[in-house]
Amino acid sequence: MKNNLIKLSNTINDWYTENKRQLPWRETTNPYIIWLSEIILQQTRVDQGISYFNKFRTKYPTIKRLAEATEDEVLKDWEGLGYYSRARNMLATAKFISSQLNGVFPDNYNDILKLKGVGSYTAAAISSFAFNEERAVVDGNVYRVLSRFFGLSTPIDSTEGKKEFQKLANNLIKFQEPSEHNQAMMEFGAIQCKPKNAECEICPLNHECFAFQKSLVGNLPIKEKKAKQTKRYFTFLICRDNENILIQKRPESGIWANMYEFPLLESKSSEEQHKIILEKEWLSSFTNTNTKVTHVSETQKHLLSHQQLFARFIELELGELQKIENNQLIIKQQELKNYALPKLLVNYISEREDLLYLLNDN
DNA sequence: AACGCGGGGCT
DNA sequence: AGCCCAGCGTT
Repeated sequence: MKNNLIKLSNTINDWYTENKRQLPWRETTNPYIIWLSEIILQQTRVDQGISYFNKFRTKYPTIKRLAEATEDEVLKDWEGLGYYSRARNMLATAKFISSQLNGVFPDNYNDILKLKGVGSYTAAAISSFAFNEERAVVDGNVYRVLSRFFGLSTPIDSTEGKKEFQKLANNLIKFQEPSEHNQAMMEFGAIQCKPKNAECEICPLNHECFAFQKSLVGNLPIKEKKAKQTKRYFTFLICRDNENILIQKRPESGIWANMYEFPLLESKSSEEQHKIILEKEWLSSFTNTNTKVTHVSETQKHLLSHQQLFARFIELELGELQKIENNQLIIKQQELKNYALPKLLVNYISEREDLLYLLNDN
């Protein structure tokens, strides 16, 4: 068993020195910059996160500068990346370190683990990359490499599986430099031992790999839970007068927490949603004056990891804009681009020629 | 232990 | 259409 561990460790380490990508966060040991990259990369592909990383590093070069930002501002910078609680936790942690820790990022695994938004993976990543602490990262890549190489069929999303794989990873890290080893394991999983179409024919471990020898590469790792999807039916009202537009802030829990949106009617079914369009009784809520419906959209399907959204947009022009509910804001149309909007809304605006000006500068 | 939380790429 | 991605927080 120990020989297998050494073989795996040495081979992947050698593979890494030959095949690693140049990634911007690998050029620093600044724990703040590494933390920034790791939060962005949680459940996010490198290719998707890299432009956000560059934007944040440039705009917020120090943790103090990040701590001075507002939540609205950080959410706007995070717009389009998803899992927005990451941005809110990140800002809260920056404020905490800036005010309570004298701006000094914690320098060890246990203290890093206490930070909001940082779990066992991220604490291991930061403490190994920035401080070369011997803490093994176990992310989706590591689960895949270990389960295939050793033929481990314990579900990786079970408590037992998490303990088993973490323990194995802890044993495996002892043979190399911690930072290099962690980087190598993840890079190997991302480039070579991929979820689909793993390149086993050219894999330096294919002789020792249990999954390859038993033709089980496509079956490992094993997950037991499947996220069930719920359907939701949204009707957004885009209300404008000559210069203003109506928006509202979303609740602090649920999807798109604390972001902004157009006034929203939610229906329990597709039929009920369709009635909104037909009956237009909601129009009476605008009471007086010249309210014109200028456009009613087709249904836009928007997929989240656990919800299917069926959204329609009704575009209205009013003589003078007024709030329908108290929590709403009347803002200048040219200010809309400063508010963090869900991608669903950005997508719709950008596809409608009549609305596109709302996203542009001036 | 189970669930909620985005958006995008790949098959 | 389904799976996965440099996971974490809440209940």
